[in-house]
Amino acid sequence: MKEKLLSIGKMASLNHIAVSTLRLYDEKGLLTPQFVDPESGYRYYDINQNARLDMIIYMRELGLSLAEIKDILNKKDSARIEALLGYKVEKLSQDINALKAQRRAVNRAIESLERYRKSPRPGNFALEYIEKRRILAIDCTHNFYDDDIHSYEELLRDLRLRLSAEGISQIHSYNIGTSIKARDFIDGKMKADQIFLFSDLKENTNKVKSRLLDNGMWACVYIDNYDDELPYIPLLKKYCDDHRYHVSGDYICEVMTGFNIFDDDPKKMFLRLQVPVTFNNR
Amino acid sequence: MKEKLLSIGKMASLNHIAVSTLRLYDEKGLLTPQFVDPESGYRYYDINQNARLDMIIYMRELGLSLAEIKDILNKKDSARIEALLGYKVEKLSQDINALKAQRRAVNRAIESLERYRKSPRPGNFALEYIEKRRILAIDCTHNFYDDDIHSYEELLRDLRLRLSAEGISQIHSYNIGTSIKARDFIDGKMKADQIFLFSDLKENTNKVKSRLLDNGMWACVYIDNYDDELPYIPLLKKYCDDHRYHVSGDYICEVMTGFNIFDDDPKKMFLRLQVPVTFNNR
DNA sequence: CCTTGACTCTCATCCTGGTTGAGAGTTTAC
DNA sequence: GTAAACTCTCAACCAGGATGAGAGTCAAGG
Repeated sequence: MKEKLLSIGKMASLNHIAVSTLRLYDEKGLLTPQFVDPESGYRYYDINQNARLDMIIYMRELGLSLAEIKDILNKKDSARIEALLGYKVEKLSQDINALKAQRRAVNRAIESLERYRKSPRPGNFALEYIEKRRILAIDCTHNFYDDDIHSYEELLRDLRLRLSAEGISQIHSYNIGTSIKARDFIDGKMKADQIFLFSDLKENTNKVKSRLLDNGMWACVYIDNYDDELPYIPLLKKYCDDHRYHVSGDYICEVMTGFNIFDDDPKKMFLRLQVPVTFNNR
Repeated sequence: MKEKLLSIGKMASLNHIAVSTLRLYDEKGLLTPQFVDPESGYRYYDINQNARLDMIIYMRELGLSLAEIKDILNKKDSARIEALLGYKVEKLSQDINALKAQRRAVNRAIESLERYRKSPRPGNFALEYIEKRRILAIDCTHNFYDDDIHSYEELLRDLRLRLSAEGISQIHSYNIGTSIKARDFIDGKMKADQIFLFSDLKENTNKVKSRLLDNGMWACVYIDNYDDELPYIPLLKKYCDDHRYHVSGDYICEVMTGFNIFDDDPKKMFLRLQVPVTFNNR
């Protein structure tokens, strides 16, 4: 029986793939041409080899690697194939979840940029209603207000290290904050209490604690330099005093720019200093 | 002011990345060390460069390529960044959908293998209840029963070509079937009518038509070779006649093995020949 | 039989975002 | 002073091809 032989170009166009792909499959041992002219080196495929090529294309659509395809094609063990496919589904689900997390992170970055664009200019005081927020905090091991910004950054690294040890990835896409106890704030004592990130995750270990910040009115001021925090804390207190706002909870310094592309100067960041307040006239 | 300089190893461990990665970022112009010793070539980083590196790592987590990161870092145009991120979200959504489609396809492949495993051995006749099925069909341009399998494969390629022109990808993961009109089946006339794939998609163009196969009882027989179809069609009709089943619709030849790894012989496929039947005794 | 255009060959290079290794040179700590 | 740890450059490798150069081959028409 005379077999019909196809040139590599015919074979490729018949199956809507590139000629180079067929050569690659030959090289990898996935699909060896039925006949190779020993003089010219031309590859000729049997028309029946379409079935195998079809299977290869199909398995590629399923997301199998060429190595896996070769493996399946060599040892045709139905049980092993089912196991491999089951594993593949698992992996696909993981990949999907990872991509979804990434999409959430990008959306948060967009929100952060929008937020920055629409925020009051630095130096403005305001009274704002803020919804409930959940934070993941660790206690400050040292008072970074006494040192320079690198001391703060060290604490930040510590926080991130602990959180990534807890399996929380994409730590960068959460906003960061630090706190001073209400008592210290009122007394004018600059004593760092906690460093944290805003996150709805409810992790709770001996080091990392999840905590809820109550909703309500907060006295706020926006600044754009790390070094401005220290002088602005008394000003925020004065703002409260002047307006007879009663400080009702811990002071918070919130880093608004998760996405800080504005300068290589690490001190340039967009901050919202804030403290929860209540009113006496009720 | 004397700056604190960090060796490449310190810089890497501080940010939990590999030394080689830092060298790569240097080479790509993403993060150039503050100082390079002209004699030894050793790289030394300023501690303030952590901020920039942090941004790079953050943007990498967002799924931006190194080229995109460099672009953002160079021209710090807030509007362009927002646009780029918006585009990124779009692309992520597409990728997620593609992966989900792939997962569906792999699950279909697993089902197909299971189905094969649990099906009756070839040659068995059976009466089965089958649910409603939707198909995407094209009319056969020639009667492949008159020729060999390559004629059938040509029709198949034609179907796939048309469907992929309609934007239906992953065509391989749908099961395939062919039909003969009820009249011809009863008359013993082997005349191919349509070739189609089982799919819930409701495409409808002048060439590709979506159609619903009714639920009900079907007289079925399983075979495992393409060449067996022709002799088994009359046997299926005889099975109906013997049991006084009344043929009530078009005959269908269903390819059960979407995942056919069993042989390179294109004729080896697992088929379920079937025809819908009703009963006179009611 | 010859020409021309279409095909095909091999080999090399490039893409991403790094990782790994070889072989040589440098810094740091004891 | 010496050994260990660190760093340098350069090259190759991963997957799954895409692209191109330069040379050789095939088929159809005149």
